[in-house]
Amino acid sequence: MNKNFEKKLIVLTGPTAVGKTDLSIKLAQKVNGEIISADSIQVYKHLNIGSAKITKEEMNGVRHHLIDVLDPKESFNIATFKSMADEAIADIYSRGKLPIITGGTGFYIQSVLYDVDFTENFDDGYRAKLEDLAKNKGGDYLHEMLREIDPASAEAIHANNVKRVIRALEFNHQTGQLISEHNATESAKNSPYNFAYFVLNLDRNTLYYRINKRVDIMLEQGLVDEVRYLRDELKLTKDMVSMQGLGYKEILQYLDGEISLEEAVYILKRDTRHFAKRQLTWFKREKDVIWVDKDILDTDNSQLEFIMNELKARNII
RNA sequence: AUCAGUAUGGUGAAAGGGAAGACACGCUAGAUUAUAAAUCUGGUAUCCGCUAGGAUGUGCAGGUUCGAAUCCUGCUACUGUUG
Repeated sequence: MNKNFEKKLIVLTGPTAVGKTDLSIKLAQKVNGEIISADSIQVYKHLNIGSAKITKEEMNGVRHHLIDVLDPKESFNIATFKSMADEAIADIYSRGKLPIITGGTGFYIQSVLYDVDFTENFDDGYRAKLEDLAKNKGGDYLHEMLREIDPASAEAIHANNVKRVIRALEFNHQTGQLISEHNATESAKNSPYNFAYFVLNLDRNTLYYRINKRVDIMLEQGLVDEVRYLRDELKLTKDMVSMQGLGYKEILQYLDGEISLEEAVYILKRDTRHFAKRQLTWFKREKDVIWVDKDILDTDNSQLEFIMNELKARNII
């Protein structure tokens, strides 16, 4: 095979608070890589503490992409991510370096890894109409609409999952295609990359402990002040995509007097634990994943050594 | 010591004498192709088989009743009261 022409790619991910950032820097230095962040919140400027964003110092000279590139008033989604990430990868290759995707958004990682196609979207008001219908007639009504045009999707998507029902209807309305067919085509794709997909993992109790502790640290670092600044100075509101992030929506509710700080912290910790679980579920389903068990490989060096061996075995380095 | 109240899963709790544990939290498993840090779904008293199903179970011991978490008696523990 033409190994020289292969596009090589490393993915280093894992659930939130597992310790990805630190290891990704060390790995990048070892393999002459640059980092692409697959993170839906760290893309935003000014969202620093709550997103556990890497600092300039921590980067230690390693070049990062897709961090601090969007204004928090802009919305972000997978299609935007995909095109920005593709661009970054081309840029990294052009400088003869190795791209490393880090960050906890499995969906984003998948889109790049398997070159999933996102047909250009346009707003023709149809979505707003559907949202209105959902509000007035309920989710079951929309689900029935979907059943009529795309029974397979209706079967796969629960009627209560209004967001996905709406997307399926919108997709059909805009493209004339069925989203169930689109999904089938896209999920059958092979990756254009020679990649190694590492997932860091930890014993569940330890992970949850680290999550709780990290929230406490964020509060000490001034999370409440950060959110207050975003609300009062930058005029961000809860309906913006950036403010849907963990740590932002809860503290915003506290600042708006809807809940106490104690409740906000409790909910934030709880929902972050749930989020970590969903991430793990995603990674378990992903094929070709290499698990890095931090309970066994319990030092940075042993993890790096393991990763380097896998990379060599795959002819990536 | 006294009088009163309370006692049900891991937690908060439901349950007119008629299928105990609704609902919620927690825990756990999963879905996911344009908000994905989003959105949504399933399981969860105990024990045995680990699927079908069976047995046990509302602090403990009795009683009344066709039938008791529920009514009665005694005991134990906890909370409050008086001393």
